[in-house]
Amino acid sequence: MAGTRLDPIDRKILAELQADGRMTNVELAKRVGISAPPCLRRVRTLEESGYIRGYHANVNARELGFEVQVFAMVGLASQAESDLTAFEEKCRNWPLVRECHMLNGEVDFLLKCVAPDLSSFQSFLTGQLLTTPNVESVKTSLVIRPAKDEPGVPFDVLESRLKNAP
Amino acid sequence: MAGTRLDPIDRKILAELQADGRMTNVELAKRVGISAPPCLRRVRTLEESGYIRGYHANVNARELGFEVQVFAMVGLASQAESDLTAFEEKCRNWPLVRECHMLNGEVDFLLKCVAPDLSSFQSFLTGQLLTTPNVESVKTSLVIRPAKDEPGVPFDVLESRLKNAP
DNA sequence: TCTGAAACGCATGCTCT
DNA sequence: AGAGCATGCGTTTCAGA
Repeated sequence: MAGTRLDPIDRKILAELQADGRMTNVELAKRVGISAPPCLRRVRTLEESGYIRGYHANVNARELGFEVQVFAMVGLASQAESDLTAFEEKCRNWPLVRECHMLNGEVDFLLKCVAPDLSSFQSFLTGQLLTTPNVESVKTSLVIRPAKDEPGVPFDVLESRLKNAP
Repeated sequence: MAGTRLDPIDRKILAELQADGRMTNVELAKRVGISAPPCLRRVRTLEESGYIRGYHANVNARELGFEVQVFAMVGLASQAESDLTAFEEKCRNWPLVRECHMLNGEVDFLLKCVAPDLSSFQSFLTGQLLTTPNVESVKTSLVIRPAKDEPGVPFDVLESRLKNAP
């Protein structure tokens, strides 16, 4: 299951598929230094054990007509567990909300939203988010420009840590 | 190029590959209702025109040893364009910073960071981020739990908009 | 658990519509 | 621009070390 220790080849597989999720299995096998059959078995195992959650094409949101990206910081009136999960459930059902993170500190949730334009985001904000029971405060910040957007984790950091403490 | 209008089949291809980036071309062709050769040609065109930026395996950061995820809100002393790009360049070189967004409002940048544990994040914070020239204020918030994390854009929103204004 | 061989299915170029 | 066909390559199973 997810907790099985990974060997260096497994980590290399993950790093390669994070960088190029559509790489063929023979190419992957070549890069990690084993033949194709065991490489495929490892990939399947990593998928089944949850180390790999899926594969996704990264599509150009702006070209597709989603011109704005907005972060919303949400404060709730009640932070009882049932109220927290109720809000999370709401977020899962709002398609414009792509990410919802519960945070510590002043704000309860940080939401990453996309929308075709500012007015459609505003109508989501006033018509959906602000009218949700228990939502006390919402501060929104428009993304002016994205400066870095790397998926996943830095495998080089992982490897250097494992080298220093094997 | 990126600006060419997409037809419904192209949008279906993008939606399918966003949901499963490792789908075979014949499966994709079946789902979008054309035969394999033209389907593959469309995919290549979408890749070359920038509608598809890449394919990535979604790896389980926590199981890999990245236990903490932190959002950092950064304020700069000077917002001159050269100072903004200088900070962005710094972010691109910090592996723990996975996303960097320039925002409007009180805060200048929002950073999404990952780290193996709190202490390694703290040493990044005090040793790197806070010692960067021009960084005036940093407020960090730990992610207590992720409630939603969907990649990409909601294609159903796109389709319903196109239906109402074709 | 790996490698190697072999069968099968997919990717992809060509031609025709 | 899409379909059908042909072929070379990738995927996947199986046997054996």
